[in-house]
Amino acid sequence: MNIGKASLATGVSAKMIRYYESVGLIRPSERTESNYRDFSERDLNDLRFIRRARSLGFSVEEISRLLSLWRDRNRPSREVKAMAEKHVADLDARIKEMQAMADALRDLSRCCAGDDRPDCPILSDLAGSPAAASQGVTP
Amino acid sequence: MNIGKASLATGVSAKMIRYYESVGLIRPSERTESNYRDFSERDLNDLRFIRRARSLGFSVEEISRLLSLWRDRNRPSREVKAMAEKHVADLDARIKEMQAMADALRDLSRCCAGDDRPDCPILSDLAGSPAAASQGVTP
DNA sequence: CTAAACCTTCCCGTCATGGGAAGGTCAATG
DNA sequence: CATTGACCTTCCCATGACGGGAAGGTTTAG
Repeated sequence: MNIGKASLATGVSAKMIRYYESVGLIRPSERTESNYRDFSERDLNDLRFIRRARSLGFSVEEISRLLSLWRDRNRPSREVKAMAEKHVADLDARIKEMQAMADALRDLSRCCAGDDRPDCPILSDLAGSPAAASQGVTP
Repeated sequence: MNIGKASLATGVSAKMIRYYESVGLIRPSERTESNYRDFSERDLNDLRFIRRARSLGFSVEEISRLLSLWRDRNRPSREVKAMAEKHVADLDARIKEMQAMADALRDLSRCCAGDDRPDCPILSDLAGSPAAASQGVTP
């Protein structure tokens, strides 16, 4: 199966497949006489695995580890679980950061008239105006 | 004020200041006779503005627009508010994606024994096992 | 005067991905 | 059988927002 079919069959773009090969995430596939890549069913399964793992936000490096655990029949599930939990923690941290940004901006937005006038608490905040806009107790 | 002091005064690294200049986010500062950058108070205010905007997740391109709005005394606050709302929407979308990832992984993790045994619903899921692990109604 | 601590520019690496050029191969159609 | 279009190959470049570090000039403290 050439790279185009493999791409269709797995949802991983041809570009990505070549990239994954180049960084050692997948083993180089077989080649035909004319030097076309030739993917086996097993290769396709690896690609599907990678695609799913990417969709869960794992980095290529993490997936590399996950792939070897997958291939190791004697892996302790402990290791996999630890990776998953670490990744969840990373995600949660990033989510929290972004939540803080969004919340701060929502606050500022709420206080901005959003009309033709130039007065704008959002810009005031960015400019470091001490009189920022958080409807809270301003003593 | 040279770039080191400016960096200390604004919390923007010297590298970043040069970068912002190179991409046209800030105007090139004055230079001393010996070609050192020489920042004015106004430059520092711009840098602080940028720092705050970056901390709210705005891209350099968006900040470029925000800076011109800030400098324009006749800006309609409508434009600023629109940018803020768009950015909040972007953040929310990304947060939602990451939440979905984290939730899915938490589900899988919960079902993984995490011990010495090799059986692992996380790997099964990545491998596309139809018998995935979502404690739900499996008919 | 010298050495440390600055500054300058320039180039490379990150991470996962897309774009595109130049050139070889395969399949279907005239 | 030849052509054409749709593939494939490798190689290089770009993204965004930085950081690292080299080579060389400047300032400042001792």
